[in-house]
Amino acid sequence: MNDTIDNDLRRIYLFAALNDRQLATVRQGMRILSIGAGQRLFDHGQHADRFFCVHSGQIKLFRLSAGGVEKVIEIVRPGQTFAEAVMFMEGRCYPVNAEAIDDSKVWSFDSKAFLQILRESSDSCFRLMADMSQRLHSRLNEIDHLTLQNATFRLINYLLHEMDEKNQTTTDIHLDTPKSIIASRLSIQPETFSRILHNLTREGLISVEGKTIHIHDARRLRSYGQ
Amino acid sequence: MNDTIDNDLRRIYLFAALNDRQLATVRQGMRILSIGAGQRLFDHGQHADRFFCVHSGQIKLFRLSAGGVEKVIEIVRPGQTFAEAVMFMEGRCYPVNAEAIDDSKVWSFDSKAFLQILRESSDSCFRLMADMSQRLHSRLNEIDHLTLQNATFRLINYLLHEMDEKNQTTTDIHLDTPKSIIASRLSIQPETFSRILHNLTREGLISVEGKTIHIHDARRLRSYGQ
DNA sequence: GGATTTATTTAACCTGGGTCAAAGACCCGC
DNA sequence: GCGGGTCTTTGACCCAGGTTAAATAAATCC
Repeated sequence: MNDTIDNDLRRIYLFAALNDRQLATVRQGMRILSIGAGQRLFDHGQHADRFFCVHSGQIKLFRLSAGGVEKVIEIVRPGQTFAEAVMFMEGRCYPVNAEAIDDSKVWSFDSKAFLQILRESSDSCFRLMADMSQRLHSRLNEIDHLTLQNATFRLINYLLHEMDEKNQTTTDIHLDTPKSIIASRLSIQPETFSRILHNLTREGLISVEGKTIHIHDARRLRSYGQ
Repeated sequence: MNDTIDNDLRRIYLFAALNDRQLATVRQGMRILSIGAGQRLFDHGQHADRFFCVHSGQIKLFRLSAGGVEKVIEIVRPGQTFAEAVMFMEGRCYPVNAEAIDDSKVWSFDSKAFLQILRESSDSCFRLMADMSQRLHSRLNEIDHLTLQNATFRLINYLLHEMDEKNQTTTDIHLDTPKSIIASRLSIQPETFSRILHNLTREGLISVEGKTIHIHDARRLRSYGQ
């Protein structure tokens, strides 16, 4: 039983370099959470003593404006970790809200115990730093896209990104996240999201069939923003 | 001479926890660069084998759109380091351009040598991770401000932030960066920047005298976005 | 299945902030 | 102190994408 879990744990980049004793410590502090669709995992500002890995389902991380408008920062999918950078932050409070989009299983880990392990595992530190560096770069690109690129570019970019996730030969993208949530992730209103898909369809670049998007002309799509 | 430099180096958070031997290694790989105003330090995409600390002057980090539009990501001031997270990135290329705003002195350090030191200094790793975590949080706030807040909010926020930098009793802010660069940093056109200052003046919140901004009503300013 | 709720699309209209153009203000070298 | 740059401000106009409202379409529940 523990062996099965340990195998799963080692597939998480943060734990890949740990020895058996360290992994056992991680496992002992681990909790498996079942979260129903729409249920909140944690709130922005709440004290952060645990970090997470999505096992199944999907979680949205988002901010709320004073007026209650929601901006989705990230959609976290199975295998991905989140909130592990928070343990180094002054004050240690979650900087976003986290809520299940679908019924989800999430593994949670004890930050304090892991900090102790990091003290002895230079390898794990380096993995974490590589990941944080990667995330910083993603956020930078996000800011770039918000300020130097328009809504159509951001949507196309998302489609191409989803396409690359799967094998690049496929030309069908199945949106397993509600369009309104993807729209918020891209900082577009749902209405505009719909209009852009419609425009791209009119130009023969794609076609839309419910939650499935067929890519007709990936080359032209890719060259949209030059 | 080396003692003076070492004292300066120890004030940089990355080197604060190093022993004498490690610090000597850092010092040996260090170069002092003099960069004239408007001169480029490095380009987006260039291979990154060094990271930096501003000694005097100021450096802007920015992205360029395909059409040549400039978005300032950060204005780096004396004492601040930059590009130290790049050494962990896949490919190790600078993700932005760096250019001196004023004549500047910049210290540059050898990334590879420092990676070696980090291997043996868990303390330094933790400092770096704390800093990266902090930066991730700043970028998150940036995205929040770009998507959930308007231009006036961002400008007020900048003013309040500058005010907090100095002792909070002062009500005068001296802008030591050209307004057009601050505008780009805030993702506002210079014309809009000017108009917003004008509006805030008309409402009696501030007054503008060239590069100096007098804060008349910090309370009302602070409560602008609720 | 039919009723109800929730998500998506379509259409008409509006606005914050961008763009363009031109006038001031400031700076710096000679 | 004057001439030619570079910033900054002002005014007139414009547009990408937001807002509002209403019609469909899909999912969910008895």
